[in-house]
Amino acid sequence: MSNAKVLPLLEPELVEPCCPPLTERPLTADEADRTAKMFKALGDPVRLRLFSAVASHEGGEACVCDISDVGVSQPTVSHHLKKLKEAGLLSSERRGTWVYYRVEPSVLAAMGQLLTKAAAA
Amino acid sequence: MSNAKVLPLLEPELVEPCCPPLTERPLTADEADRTAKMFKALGDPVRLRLFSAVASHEGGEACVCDISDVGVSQPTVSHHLKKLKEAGLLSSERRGTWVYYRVEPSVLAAMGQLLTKAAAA
DNA sequence: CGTCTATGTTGACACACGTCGAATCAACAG
DNA sequence: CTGTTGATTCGACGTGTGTCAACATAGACG
Repeated sequence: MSNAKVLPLLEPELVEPCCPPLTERPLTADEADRTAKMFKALGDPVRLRLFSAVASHEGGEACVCDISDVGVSQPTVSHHLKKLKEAGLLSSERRGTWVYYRVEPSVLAAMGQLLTKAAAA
Repeated sequence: MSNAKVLPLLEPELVEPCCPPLTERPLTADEADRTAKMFKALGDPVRLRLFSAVASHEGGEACVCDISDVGVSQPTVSHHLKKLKEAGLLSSERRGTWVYYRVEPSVLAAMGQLLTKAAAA
């Protein structure tokens, strides 16, 4: 692969207010496709534990070494963290030896509002 | 099957406040397992569209025939509705010729609070 | 440089999942 | 009772997903 600068198109999908309220009108295929990706990311027990571990850690960020005790091998932990990052729920940053993962509060808020608004209707 | 009254144990799992806030503490394996089931149910585009169609329908209930236009075959629609029902997000009732599905507001509210509380922390 | 620890990546495997066609069941019309 | 329409169940198929062992990469520390 070339080492040249990649196109800006390659950056992760923007964390837009992607979530039309569930009770307002039936979701379109495209809306459902985007929204389902996030729910799917949280639809695995191991990922949910990892995400909760990061979210409940001090400052909403945690080193991988602090949250790797979820009963699966280390490569599997890395795999799930990658999935969560691809879904836009986590972001990672390398600081020296360790890699830290942080939660993406805006995405969580959007998902929460999507459900609470739905429940309130 | 017998027509006698079934034991109360057979009723669907109670809609308890099953959701410890995501940022309070890391979820246990059991908590994550239960919570992930609900997110997983919403993690499929077709199911999300079906759920949204029911939730946005008048009175929060809809006949299957009204929401079957999601681009998949009718058996597949039935399959997904069953999944949503098993996850506790929908309930079904037969009225004459048609079967109506309704949303379970309390479950939605619990999931929403789980996320919004997480985002607020 | 070499080595050690911490993460991420690859390849492979078993299993779960979404999908459909065909068969089946449920209610209604004749 | 027979036929028709709505809805679920069954059986099968292809794909996706979670998991691991093995290997590769990135810093840190002598």
